[in-house]
Amino acid sequence: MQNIRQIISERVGQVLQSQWGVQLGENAAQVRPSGDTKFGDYQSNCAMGLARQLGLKPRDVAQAIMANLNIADICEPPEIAGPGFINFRLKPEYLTNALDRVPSIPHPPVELATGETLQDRLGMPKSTTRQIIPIDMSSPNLAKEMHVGHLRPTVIGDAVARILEFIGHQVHRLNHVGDWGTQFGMLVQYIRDIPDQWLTDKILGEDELISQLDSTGLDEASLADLIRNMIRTKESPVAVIKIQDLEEFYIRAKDKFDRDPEFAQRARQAVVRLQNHEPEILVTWLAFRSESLEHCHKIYEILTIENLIDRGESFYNEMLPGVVQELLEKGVAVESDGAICVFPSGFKGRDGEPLPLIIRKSDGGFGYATTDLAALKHRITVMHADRIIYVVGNQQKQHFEMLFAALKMIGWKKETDSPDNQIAQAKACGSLTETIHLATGMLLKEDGSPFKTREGGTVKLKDLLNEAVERCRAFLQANEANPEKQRGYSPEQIEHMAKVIGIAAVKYFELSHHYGTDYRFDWEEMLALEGNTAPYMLYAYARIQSILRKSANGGERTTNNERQTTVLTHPAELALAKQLLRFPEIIEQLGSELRPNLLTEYLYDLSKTFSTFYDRKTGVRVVDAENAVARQTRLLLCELTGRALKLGLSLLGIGTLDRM
RNA sequence: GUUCCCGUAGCUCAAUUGGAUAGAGCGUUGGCCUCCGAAGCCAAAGGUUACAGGUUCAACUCCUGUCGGGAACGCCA
Repeated sequence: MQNIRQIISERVGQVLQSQWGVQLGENAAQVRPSGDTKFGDYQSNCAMGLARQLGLKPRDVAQAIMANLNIADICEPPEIAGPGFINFRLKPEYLTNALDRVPSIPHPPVELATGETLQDRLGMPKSTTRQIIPIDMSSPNLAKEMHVGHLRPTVIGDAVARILEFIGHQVHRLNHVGDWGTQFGMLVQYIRDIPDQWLTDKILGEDELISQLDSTGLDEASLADLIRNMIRTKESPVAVIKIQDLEEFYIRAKDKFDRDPEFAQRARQAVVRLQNHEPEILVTWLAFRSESLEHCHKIYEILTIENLIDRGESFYNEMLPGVVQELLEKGVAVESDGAICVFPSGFKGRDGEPLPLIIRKSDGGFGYATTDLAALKHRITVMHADRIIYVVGNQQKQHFEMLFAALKMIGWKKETDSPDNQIAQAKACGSLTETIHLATGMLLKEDGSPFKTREGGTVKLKDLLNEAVERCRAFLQANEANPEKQRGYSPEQIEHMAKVIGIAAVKYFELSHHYGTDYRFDWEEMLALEGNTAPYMLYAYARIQSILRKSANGGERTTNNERQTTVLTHPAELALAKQLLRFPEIIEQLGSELRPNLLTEYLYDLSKTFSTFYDRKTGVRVVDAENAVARQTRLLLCELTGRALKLGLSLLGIGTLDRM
């Protein structure tokens, strides 16, 4: 599929360059879709700005552009309107041609060597530049269970990852979990003190413990020896932890920590013992970490989040002293009130004093700023990241601004310490690593208050997802009980549909809002069959599949050969064709703007255009169309719309149903 | 107190980063099933974009101020 906006932009750009020597790039031609169809399909707004620079009249500039423009293969003769807008109206033959050139889905589907099915790209090419992009996403604290606040960084991060992968980049989904520090000393000590009813049978063997070590960045080889040794001298299995309710467990430990000074003292000692890698403590910590991660991954499974790398704070632990040392040597960090700090310029605190990034506390310990800097260094110098994205709540906005400012002071680049690394050398020729904080807004209850339980506690993400599925199940069951609406689905089918629709509804509702704004979690709105919702989108998709099934009697399919008879005439056909062909423009925009809500908006427009196209009153007949040409044209439109919906939803991490 | 973000239709949200008459959905009102999935479609009403100035061909968007809401601000993450 071709990017029409880009083509027009290039054509206009050529004129700008040849006539006035305008530097291209940055969309100098200012081509965009028209706001109103009466102005055509696309418009160029460059004449006004250019006229000012050249000292000419805007309409004269527009006239000159048109006189030199070679675009008759795509559009009707452009028109000048208003102060100097140039309006373009696409030719139906051009649209027909563009649709015909979209490759068919291979039948049977092509399987890759990896076992995956080749993704339908609707004929959209991959980007020629392939960036390495770590995305810091989800990142729950392993001390507690995941709560509703983790929904946004998880779902948005995954969608951004999928979109960038589709464009052609190499994405690493990094789960920067909180798995280190004071809280974990407390929890580990609590486990060792009180093997109560919270801990039941769950056996963690040697292999599992060592595989856990792998993702912590601790010195795997020597620690593995320690653990093996411990197992030999004691009874295997080594770690027995199964926590019924992680949240409740944390609350109890915290309560004991606050009330019992003696326990608190031992908890603090446990932190030190953990830092020193004492096997007994380390093994308990690994077991707890494993247990907690399992809770998270159950959620990720429900949300169909895959390829997440659990690389938490502990992973960078060994790097921290070196980072502080390096910053001191570079003169970036200084001592202040006993702590080692970086003072990026432009940040002021309560008293107007410069605001520090504390990289070593006065007691010698390291905080999250140090970990974040170490992670930046690792991602830049070891992973060779071209772009680093953080999907993290907007409360941390200032923290990231300071972090990025500190990075500029430090100057880490994509080269590694070893100069013989050729890949690194090649990468180092490129630009500096770009750092982006996608600051997510808050999730609010329907009344606009913060999302808490009646008791003021956090709402577990698991409970919220369960409720979504339950509500869908109830709806589907009610439909089946209604003689007018029932479709004869089995309980198993209903269960499957409830899961797909329920999770899709939550994710889609999330993604259809701008990531930065606070939004209200409204069940009715989210599960509504009208409006910009997952159920509406899935319904449109299911209808299309139904049409294609009906048309496919006798194994008939649209193929490239048949498509040569495609002719667009009816306004509904033209509208749908134009909408379909905007897909590449949205993908292009997403590559730089990282805003999944642009995609939801597009998909909603597309489904709406389809509903109008297919409507009894306003639309056209498809399967039983007036003639063979109309039938084939319309079936092609249906097929492509279905594929676009499926592809678009898949880029958001949302599945589809052939029936619902 | 300082800094940053936000304020758009009755409600929930958009607005392609300065472009033409600010768009959707819900709700309200009125139409459309002899027909491929009506879980749908069409139409109407609804706005001084918090307020006051400014910048320019053009401002929801940029600048200044006011009011209202939120967040961050030295050893928690």
